[in-house]
Amino acid sequence: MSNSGTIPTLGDVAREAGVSTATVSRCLNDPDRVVEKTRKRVMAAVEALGYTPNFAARVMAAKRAYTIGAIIPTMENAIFARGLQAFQEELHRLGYTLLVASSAYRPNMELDQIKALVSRGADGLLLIGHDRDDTVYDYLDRRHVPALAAWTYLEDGRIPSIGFDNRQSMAALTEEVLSLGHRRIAVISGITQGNDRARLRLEGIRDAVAARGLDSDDLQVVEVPYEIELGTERFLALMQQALRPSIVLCGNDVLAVGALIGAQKMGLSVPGDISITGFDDIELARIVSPSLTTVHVPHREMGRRAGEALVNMVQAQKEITSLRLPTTIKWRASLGPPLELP
Amino acid sequence: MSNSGTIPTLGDVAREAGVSTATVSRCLNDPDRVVEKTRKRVMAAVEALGYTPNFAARVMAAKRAYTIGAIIPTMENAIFARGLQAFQEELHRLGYTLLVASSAYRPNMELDQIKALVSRGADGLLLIGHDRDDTVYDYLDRRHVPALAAWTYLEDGRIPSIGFDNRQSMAALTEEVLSLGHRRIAVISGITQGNDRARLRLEGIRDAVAARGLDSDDLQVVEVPYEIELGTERFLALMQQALRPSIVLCGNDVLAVGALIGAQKMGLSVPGDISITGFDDIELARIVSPSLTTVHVPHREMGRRAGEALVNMVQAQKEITSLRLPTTIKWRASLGPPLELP
DNA sequence: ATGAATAATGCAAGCGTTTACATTTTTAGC
DNA sequence: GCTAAAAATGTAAACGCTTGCATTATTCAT
Repeated sequence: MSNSGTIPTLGDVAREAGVSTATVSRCLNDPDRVVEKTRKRVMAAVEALGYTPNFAARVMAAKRAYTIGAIIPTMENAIFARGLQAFQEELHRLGYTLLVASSAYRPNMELDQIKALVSRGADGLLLIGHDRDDTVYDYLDRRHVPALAAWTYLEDGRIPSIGFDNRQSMAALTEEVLSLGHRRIAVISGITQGNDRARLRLEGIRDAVAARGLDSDDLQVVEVPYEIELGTERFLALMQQALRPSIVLCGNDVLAVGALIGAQKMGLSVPGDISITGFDDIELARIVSPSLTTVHVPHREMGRRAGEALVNMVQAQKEITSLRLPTTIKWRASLGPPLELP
Repeated sequence: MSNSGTIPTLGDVAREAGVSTATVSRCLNDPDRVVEKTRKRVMAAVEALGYTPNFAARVMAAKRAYTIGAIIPTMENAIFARGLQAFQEELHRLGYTLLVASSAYRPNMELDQIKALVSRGADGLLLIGHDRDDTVYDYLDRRHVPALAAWTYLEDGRIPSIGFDNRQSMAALTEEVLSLGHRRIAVISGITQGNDRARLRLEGIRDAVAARGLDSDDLQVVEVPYEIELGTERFLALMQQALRPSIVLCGNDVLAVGALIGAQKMGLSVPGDISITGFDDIELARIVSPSLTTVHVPHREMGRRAGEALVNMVQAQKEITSLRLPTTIKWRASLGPPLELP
């Protein structure tokens, strides 16, 4: 109602309330340090002028942004959605704001985004996985920006991790598949280059196959970016062959749903004619029909723990120890015994 | 390799290169204004020190953040994903960064997030829909923050919009449904309170029904938040009645997929026993089976245009005119004629 | 009532940039 | 080689806030 046209600053509030800027600042950031009477007057002034603090100025003065950055490989599908949601809820609870950027699975882009977030004052960073160039870690070290890896677990990476054991989880699933009698196994994996999750999952499959005394070279493996369409495409190609697999293990649920659609297109019954499995247990896995047998990942807990841990690292300025969360196998309709036992 | 332990500033770079801070600043922001020889020297110093600009300081000095904020009602499902992706790509192309926040469909939360983004220096804001308290618009006016509404179209809202006509689009779909002979129609709508998209879609249904000379009060309407589970739940409740509807029109694809799952649970054939339609044409609509008949929204184009327009508003400091993009009806498997014609 | 201890507030120096404006250097016409 | 104009660079004042330290007000034991 008063001097419109210009946006109010701390100084304006101070003048209006008849106090110094220091007092206003304290009212806003540490109310207990100012006596009630003054505080009320200041708050009234804040209200009257419609004041909102200038974040940039605050960050510069305080050298603390109360902001955490996260760089995820993609926002296009739901792989990271639930975990990130929990992460952000935890941060919010702790008084931090989350800034999210996406790297489109491109290493250079990831570094750019890291720099963008750091220069925006991010006090800490959540990264996905461990596979990245040393220069990235060097940069983080130099800037003293604490970082945490999630969706993966590595005992002694350059940064601590809160996640799960991709290799062992996928091995466990493969174990079950082998127990059902499957021997002709095809794998639609994600791109393993620069993606430790994809790489470890594939290794897990090989582990389990080898553990049965089978030749893991007999596995038919294709790699493809995580997109439903590509899952379908590769599935169709795999089924074109003379000797079809009895099961297709997919690197994640997105590819598995793609495969499912492929089966549907070909008029194949799942799991009657062919079994299909995924990884991640995203919402989609429950919704498609037949529903998808997959590895359940405790996304929400991982996100929450990661938020907690990262804020700890930021505030205490000390490393935390990595945490491995358990995964479980989610039995659903898409996995059955092979049609003809060998 | 040099004085590690402290993070380099513009001044450090200037000293290293033997120039003033002004020159370094110009090198970074407007390279043409400094002669090549100097520029090379400066860039080398930047490289050598591993300098990255302090964003907060830059914002404060330049009063320009090259940042656009977007507040979307939810990140939980894919409704806004594709449009937002395109929006961000366009912003990136124009040299702007996108900051995303979610309001969880709560008006107060939206205002908080708006304030948070504005105080973070957002030069402009993308909001979803038009339904919000006047105080929000007053705040935006006072701070001179240009804002744009998307996913909706209104000729003379308080802020311009780039979107589509929810009402007319849903009316068109309903039109088709009526032409097929459906007369017992149930609607699972989103919560209309504070959500103009949901409200207008429902009105569109009533329009079409009324246009046929039918009594729109005969429609069976339930409102529910956009969640798959709730879609299923409401669908089951609707089908419990003695006189079942022959079609369920859903407020969006998320609810429609929920309904589809409900039908599956009940062992009903879609569209044989019951037809189901959605709205938005998210990826899921193509993937479920039967695939979903829905209203296709040009998400990517809307996002792109919105990015373009908002940057225009920010740079030119003038309003742009609203834009209405056409929607189309996407015929898929979930819609058929009613079982018994009346 | 007095003084010491404590609480509340004020003062003013940064924080790291950008950008008018001033100054110096280069260019070009003669 | 000289001068005027143009180009390149430098100087220093903001920008809006936080916070260590100094000052003033209040509390409390004596």
